[in-house]
Amino acid sequence: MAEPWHEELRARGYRVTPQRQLVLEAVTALRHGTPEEICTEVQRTARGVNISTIYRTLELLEQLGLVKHTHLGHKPPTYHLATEADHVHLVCRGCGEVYDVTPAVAKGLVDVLEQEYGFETDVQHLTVYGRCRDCRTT
Amino acid sequence: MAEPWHEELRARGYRVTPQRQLVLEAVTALRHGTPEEICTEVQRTARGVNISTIYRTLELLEQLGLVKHTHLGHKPPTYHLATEADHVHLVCRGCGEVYDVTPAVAKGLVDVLEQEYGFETDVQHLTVYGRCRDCRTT
DNA sequence: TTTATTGCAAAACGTTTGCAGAATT
DNA sequence: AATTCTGCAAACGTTTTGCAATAAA
Repeated sequence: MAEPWHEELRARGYRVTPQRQLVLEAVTALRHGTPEEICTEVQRTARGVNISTIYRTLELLEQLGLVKHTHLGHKPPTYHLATEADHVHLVCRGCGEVYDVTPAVAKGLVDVLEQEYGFETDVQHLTVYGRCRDCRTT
Repeated sequence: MAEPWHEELRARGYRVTPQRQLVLEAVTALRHGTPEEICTEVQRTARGVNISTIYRTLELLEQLGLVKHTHLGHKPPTYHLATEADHVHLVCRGCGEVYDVTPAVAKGLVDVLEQEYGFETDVQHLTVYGRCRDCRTT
């Protein structure tokens, strides 16, 4: 149980709690979970955990650089592990599925924006809406 | 005052009201306004207009294809005219500025997603986060 | 023992809804 | 006159906050 981020927490004066471990596990398991979904997942193990603890924990974990969030359409923000390989999100309007693809797909875009506008793209936060292969044929 | 969309409205059994005109004007003026901002803008001319009317009107205007909305980061959805040339949004994390650029910048991305994943990109809804030229040098 | 963290309840925020009165047709 | 539209107030779902009790250090 001596996970590396435990020391990280203590070093900064924070404490390691069951709730914090469970939230991190839920984020890992769900891959793209909203706070609500993460709460439900956590409560499968520990019923008493309150939604406000989920919010506070997510904020802390994000601040520590352990998780990140993205905005996928209308829905509440979704959280994922920061240690996951960087990826671009493809959101299908048909089925709502979220696909992770390599940031390499955005190379052309990134280069153009850099050259033409002097704009530095945050590729990790890129979300592309559209229709996936399955939903186009259906 | 015989604007083309007036007939469009009446033809569908809707009515032309001052509120609806004001909302459309506010959307035009603000370029990327949230419902709240649009409400404030409208109220500069007509004080009594209620926020719920703003929401209902935006929904209607969007349904009629006169306006569109996009999700720009944390903030509530922002609305813009549908008749504006299609564009990709660049959102600067530094100053919060929203830039509109030609969809052509996304050609490389669109092609790769099409070929590699069979994914049909909705370019008009593409938002890219990053840092603009000004904020990079500052 | 100290003090960060939690659960709870209440507040805050953006958005939606029901309804009676006002306005457009 | 008929019916859509508006303003108001209340409800809603999500997120934040204050606080006393709990638990990690």
